[in-house]
Amino acid sequence: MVEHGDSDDVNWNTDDDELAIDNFQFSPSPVHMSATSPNSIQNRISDETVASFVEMGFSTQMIARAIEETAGANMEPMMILETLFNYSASTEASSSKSKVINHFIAMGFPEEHVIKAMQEHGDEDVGEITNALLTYAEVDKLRESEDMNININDDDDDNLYSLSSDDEEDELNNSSNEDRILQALIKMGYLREDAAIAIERCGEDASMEEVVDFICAAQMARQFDEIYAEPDKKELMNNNKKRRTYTETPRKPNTDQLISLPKEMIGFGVPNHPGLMMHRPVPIPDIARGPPFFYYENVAMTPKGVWAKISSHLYDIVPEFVDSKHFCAAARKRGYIHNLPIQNRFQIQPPQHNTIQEAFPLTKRWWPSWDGRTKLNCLLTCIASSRLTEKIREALERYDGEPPLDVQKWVMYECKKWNLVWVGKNKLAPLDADEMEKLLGFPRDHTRGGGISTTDRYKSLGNSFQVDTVAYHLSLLKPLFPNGINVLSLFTGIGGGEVALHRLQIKMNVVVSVEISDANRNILRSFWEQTNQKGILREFKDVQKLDDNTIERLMDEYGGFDLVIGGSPCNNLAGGNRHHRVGLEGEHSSLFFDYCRILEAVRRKARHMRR
DNA sequence: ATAATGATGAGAGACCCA
DNA sequence: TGGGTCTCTCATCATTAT
Repeated sequence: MVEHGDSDDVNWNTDDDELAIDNFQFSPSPVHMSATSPNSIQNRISDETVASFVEMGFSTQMIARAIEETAGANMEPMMILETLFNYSASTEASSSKSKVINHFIAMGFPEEHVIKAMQEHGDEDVGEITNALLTYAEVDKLRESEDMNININDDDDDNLYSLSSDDEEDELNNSSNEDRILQALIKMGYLREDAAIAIERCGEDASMEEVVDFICAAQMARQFDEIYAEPDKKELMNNNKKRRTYTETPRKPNTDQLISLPKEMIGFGVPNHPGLMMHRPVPIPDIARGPPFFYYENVAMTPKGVWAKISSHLYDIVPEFVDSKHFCAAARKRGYIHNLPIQNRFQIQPPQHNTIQEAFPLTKRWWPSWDGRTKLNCLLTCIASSRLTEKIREALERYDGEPPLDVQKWVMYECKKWNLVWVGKNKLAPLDADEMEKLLGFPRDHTRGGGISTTDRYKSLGNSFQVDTVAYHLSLLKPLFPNGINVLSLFTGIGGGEVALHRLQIKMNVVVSVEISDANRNILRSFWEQTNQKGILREFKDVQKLDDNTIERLMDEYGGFDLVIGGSPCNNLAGGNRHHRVGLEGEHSSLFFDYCRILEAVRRKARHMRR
């Protein structure tokens, strides 16, 4: 377990300027700000940064060109990266080498493997590179399985991963090029039928690159149809100019521009699943490009027109809808709007178990055959009472074998409604808070202790990010900010964004956090201390009181923000709300407009600072 | 005073079938 | 295409228990 930091090192400094009265600063160690001070921007284009660009698959020539082109305006790594992504977005500008690298990385091969394979086999012979990558993967797999036998780091995990069968290995060794490509594609997560069709269409002599290109094109076309009911770019571009006066009453949603949810909520792609996109189907509008990065989150299933309105207030960026069931054993359908690149994302390790039974092995023994669930529903803020589970047990104990269908149906209804799991014979229980922490990707006991009641703990967890999902989206920041980042965290909650960055091993030089709940702020401070963060944690209570002057002063003090992250309250949008599901203008959910206001203030100040 | 519990549906999308 | 059915949802409030 994480050791607690030495409390003697903790300094509590009340802010002495005229900032909000509820603002204070937490600095567990002497401040290390030199890396991000405004005067050291030039230093950011370090060899390390260039190396990270190389690792991402950009050629040195491309990087040199991007630095040269960007140098006139400013020298921030993000701007250079933006230029680099623009190169790779345009097939003309993209060198064949980086294109090949990106292809393989997108297929799920580790970057270091791809680079190693290309060093050994050049960048022309895709077949040879593929063979090399498959060999590396096999070696890794073997090592992993050996490690698993001696390294049991999950105390409640009593089953090991199965090894690949001899048959499978033989197949890989002896098969034709066509079969090899098919196997490789299936391994990468593509559907067999998609892969087979692509190979057939491209011809048996087609290269790996051509086949993957074909599948990606087909998937993008499919996704495009699913996501966009009516993409009217012209109208969207016009809206860009007359938007963003957040003090005025919000516009009525344009019912002609309803955003429909995709059937499979995989956003721009999730690990181990077909449909990974190399580029956004609709590019980020120019107005939203450039630093700082921002990341906004809210529930996917809102009243009609809400996401269209949210998007229209966030530079008309198309939302990315993702269900966290692709990252853990519980569903969590959420929409995300961000201006982050989507290439070269990676998962935090180790990935979570993907089913209830794997995540909670002890339940397997008691799971009846007539309960077919493998995933939990969305983790909410309330849990079932003991009286309900007792009632169910009494009902089930009347029968020796399987209960009658109507009883099964009623039990399943309650199981799905309350996310119950089997913990004994005829015995169901709601998830405890520790289990919810695990599913959501938080360290054990993240929300435990410190005087928080169980009820409030459930409430905080139910309102939180799913860390693995968010981390996947933020992962590409890691090579961009080798010296750490400055974060403005709005509606911080229990710190899902911070935990994601920490698990990505992205150093947080400064976190300015805004969170209304005392209990949640305590949780974040506790996390900050327990993980021995070296950066500054500065806390505010109320987004409404965080005015433009305060934001500007903070940015002057810390040299700006690299990331603005937050999910605004969903109370008035969530389906579970019987009383006040009134939409974005509701009492709580309307704080979304403060997110927009603050984001725009940060961007305005950032532009000013660049000048 | 605080914490736990029990009662309180509708809205939206997916799916099926005529 | 349209209607019926099934499914799921970062919740709130009054009451009761501690």
